[in-house]
Amino acid sequence: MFSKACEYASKIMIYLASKRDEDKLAGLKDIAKAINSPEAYTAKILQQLVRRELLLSVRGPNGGFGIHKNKEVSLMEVVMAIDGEGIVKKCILGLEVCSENRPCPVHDKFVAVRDHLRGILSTTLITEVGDGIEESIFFLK
Amino acid sequence: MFSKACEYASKIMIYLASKRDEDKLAGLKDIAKAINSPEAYTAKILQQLVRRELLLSVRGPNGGFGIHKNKEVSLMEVVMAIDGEGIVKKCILGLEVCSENRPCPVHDKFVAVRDHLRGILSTTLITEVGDGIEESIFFLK
DNA sequence: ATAATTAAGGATAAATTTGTCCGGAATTAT
DNA sequence: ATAATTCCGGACAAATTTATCCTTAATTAT
Ligand code: FES
Ligand code: FES
Repeated sequence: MFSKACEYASKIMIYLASKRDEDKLAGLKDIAKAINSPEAYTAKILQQLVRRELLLSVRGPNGGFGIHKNKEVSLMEVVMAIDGEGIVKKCILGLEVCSENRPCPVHDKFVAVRDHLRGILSTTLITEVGDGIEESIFFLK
Repeated sequence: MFSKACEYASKIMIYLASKRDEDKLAGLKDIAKAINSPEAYTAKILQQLVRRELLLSVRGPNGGFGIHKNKEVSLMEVVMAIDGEGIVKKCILGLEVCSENRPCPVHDKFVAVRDHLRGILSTTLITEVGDGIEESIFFLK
């Protein structure tokens, strides 16, 4: 469904959202440990999220990563940042363009699923799903 | 969503289903042309579908591929044959196991989408979606 | 100032997926 | 029988994704 990178990215965002009330930032090692991901690869994904301004980063001692506290971020934004818009645009059978005018044989049925997914992605905020992590109601690894 | 191989496999099955009333089989070249796929790679996928007994094949002159006429095949069976059960079992965030007992933060929301998808995959028969191809109501390329 | 810490970024490697090539086996037609 | 056709299957190659390593830059604490 999503790329591994996108899975990591989502977990990163949710993890950092769950720590949004702590005054200190989380470092790469903390994050990779919290979501059970390879450290160096996780660093690359963190970079992308920072470039896309979905995260803030600070270098040096006590540096690390954190969410922008006054900015609501949906899962859709995270997915788009890493995997692009394919998941909510591409034809399920791989036709070059997905359209009503020239539909593949399963277009109608799959548009319904895609819209369902799109709805969830765009209405789900990372802060919302971040709650419940600290309390071990939900898990990231 | 699906692998390229799985996209090709679905198109192959749908294409051959749309030709189920012709008395002759379709050859590799025909098929690859009909679904706009690389020939050699398509051959590999055809092999897999034959091994899984989702298709029949005959070698030699006038040979080729075709569906088993008395066997109803759902899209689910095709997807399972090529991509495995991941799409309807795996955690969307990549947790090793997806379960109610130890859910990721988006488990409930995504199980709904996954079930929606599963429903469509298992109720959609290739013969059903095969109709409309010959008439260019639906397209495979 | 210096040393320690931490992210940034480039190069490279491993793994997986996608795609190609070619000789062999089965079948048919002549 | 022979030749032509078509799928089978193994080896290989290219492309993409995932993952690692190492040097540099920024920041902080001493
Ligand atoms: S054309 Fe295939 S999903 Fe729209
Ligand atoms: S645990 Fe993540 S989808 Fe079920």
